[in-house]
Amino acid sequence: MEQRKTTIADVARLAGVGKMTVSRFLNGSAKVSEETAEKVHRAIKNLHYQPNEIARSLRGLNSKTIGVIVPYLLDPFFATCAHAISTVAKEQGYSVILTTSDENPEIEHKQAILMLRRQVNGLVMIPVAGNDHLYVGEAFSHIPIVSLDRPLAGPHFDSVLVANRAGAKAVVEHLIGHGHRNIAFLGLNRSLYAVNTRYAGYCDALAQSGYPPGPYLDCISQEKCAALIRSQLQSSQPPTAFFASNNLTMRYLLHTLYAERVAIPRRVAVAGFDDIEMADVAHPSITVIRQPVYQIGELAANLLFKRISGADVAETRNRVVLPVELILRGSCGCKARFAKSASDNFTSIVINPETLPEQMPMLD
Amino acid sequence: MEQRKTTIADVARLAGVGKMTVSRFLNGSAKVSEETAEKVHRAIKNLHYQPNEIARSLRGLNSKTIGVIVPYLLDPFFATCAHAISTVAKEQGYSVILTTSDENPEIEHKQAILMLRRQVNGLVMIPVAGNDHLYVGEAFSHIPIVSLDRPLAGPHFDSVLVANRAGAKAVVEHLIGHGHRNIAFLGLNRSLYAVNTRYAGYCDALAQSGYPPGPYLDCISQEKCAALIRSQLQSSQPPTAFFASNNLTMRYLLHTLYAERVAIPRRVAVAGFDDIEMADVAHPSITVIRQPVYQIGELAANLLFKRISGADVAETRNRVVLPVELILRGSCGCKARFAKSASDNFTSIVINPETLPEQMPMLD
DNA sequence: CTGTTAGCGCCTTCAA
DNA sequence: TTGAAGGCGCTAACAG
Repeated sequence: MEQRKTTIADVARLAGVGKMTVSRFLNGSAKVSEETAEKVHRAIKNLHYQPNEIARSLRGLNSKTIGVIVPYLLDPFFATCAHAISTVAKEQGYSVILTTSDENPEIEHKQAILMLRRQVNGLVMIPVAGNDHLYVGEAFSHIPIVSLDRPLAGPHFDSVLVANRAGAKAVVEHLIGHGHRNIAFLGLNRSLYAVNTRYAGYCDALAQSGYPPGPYLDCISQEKCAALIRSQLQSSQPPTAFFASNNLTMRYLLHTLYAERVAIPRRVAVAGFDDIEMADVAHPSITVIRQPVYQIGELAANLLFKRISGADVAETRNRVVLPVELILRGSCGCKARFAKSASDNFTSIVINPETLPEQMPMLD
Repeated sequence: MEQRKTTIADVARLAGVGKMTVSRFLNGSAKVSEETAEKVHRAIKNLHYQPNEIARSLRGLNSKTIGVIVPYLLDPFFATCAHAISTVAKEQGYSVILTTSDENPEIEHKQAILMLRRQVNGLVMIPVAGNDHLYVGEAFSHIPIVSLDRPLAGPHFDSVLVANRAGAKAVVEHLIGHGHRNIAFLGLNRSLYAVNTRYAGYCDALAQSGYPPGPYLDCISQEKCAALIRSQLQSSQPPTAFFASNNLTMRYLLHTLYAERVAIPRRVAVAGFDDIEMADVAHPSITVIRQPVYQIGELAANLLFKRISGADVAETRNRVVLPVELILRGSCGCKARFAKSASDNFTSIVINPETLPEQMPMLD
């Protein structure tokens, strides 16, 4: 099973030509006469020859590979981004080396270095919190790097983000419109960019109506989160609404409220950031800010390939901020709609980074 | 930005030693004196030298890379497998080249070939349906290949599967125990291994009680599936239960039943194969067969590395079949339980490939 | 249109 | 303990 692999030299010998002729035949880099082409073709077939991309990469300048680092693949948000990046890469004829950082800065850095050593032509990453200084060194200055979901400090990188603050503000504003003033915030990790930015938007909305921020619940684990929610519900002034700042905290929240048999939205209203599968099948359906997940990954990958192709090397780095959508369903207090097709059982409002709709609508 | 990369020769020159000394220092492949080591170390630091793994791979025998091909990353089942494989690879010091086949045999084959050309040391894949003959050629006979979720024909490959047939049989048996005899089956694609095998289990269960199979609904799209379900509900002898053979068809089913305001389990009972996020938050919570998703990926990766290390080259190929669990919740007609912690609001029964529990339990 | 030479960056082999 | 030569498989550059 471990016979030596067949090389271009074997093909050349069998075909009775030089290695260069075979190379040219393979790459179409120069004309090859009909009959030699035929001979080479047959030799390749007979020997089941496959060119060695490793050797090609070493010789040339281009490994035709990009690196992708995401925290987890288990999270549907990250998985969808990875899928989008992978799809774009495939279209460009690039391979993807993918790894997970597990939200661990050391793993992330080690894996990023390994990718450099493997000569990737670029890197797309969802950077771990608090690693800002890690990517400014010599090592990372030779290839383009695009971050998504979270910014990477420094003008050296491109970033693709969404309207976190404006989106959070909009949905909290909406909850306020339903009459809530004591709204609890479910966060994950204080150092997470998205959560913090959404918290800022949450505070914006409350401040705008003259209310102080409600309790901030640090959901470091499902159990911890459940305990916090329960203690809130039993406090003297329980929140009348919960805002889950991402899909994980939303899941924790729903699990807990369901286990505690808390009626939604009668006893507490619920809204979240990042749409989840089944949000419209849950009972009641869940009001959320939806992010254009696939497009985020797609855009990041396209940006990277633009840099790789050297199209606009001189340009200053981009920071793209995509709009999000407010999806009004039942959990906020709006009357949920029952639809014929699954795609129209909600009302959607686009939230741009800067502009906000004049007035949050209420369904009934 | 595009200065030539620093190489081992640069380091050697600056340190005033030979290239081999640097190489030995890097790999610890032979003794290097304290003081030269120090000089080399400083030179490496100063030049920000990073070894070129591509060159290493070309020279040596080992690219320290494995390839992974899954149909989609969007599907949480596949994403979880990919995560598990990636984790094992990281532990082994291997990189992962990952791509998606989009369930397209041509893409899959093309990508697999590309991976071979990149000299991967092994391949883990969830093979597209109907490609059985593609991987028996010369090209694929030099590296180990492990398939998961679906078998790869031929004794040449390892496969990791689950108790599809026994699991489906068990859950359908359970539905029959609730008094159902007209149970519709939601399939995806007739050529999908898992769906077909589960269909066989579904038929087993019905046959065992002397009932004929119910309608087979081909859910090729959400709309198509919804239409089929609706027409079933309006037929003269509507099914009293639905068995969704995977997580996607379950989603279609729930969307449709929810939109149609069909009461579960009062009007129709529901059960599925493959647990979905939120299955226990849905209203009612959903009875399913749960697969050990992470372990499937982990086991497949471990099997691959065992082959790569050449531990048991002589052994015949493995086909591992993992047990699944029947998770009894509310949608089948059992009374759902409300739990303090999210992890105990159901009853679970382990289903092994061969053995079945004597009697399906009913909760109330 | 085709072949020869040289070298990408590294490490195995052999000699010092 | 260290260094020099040679080659992994491929292709750019230069002949012919």
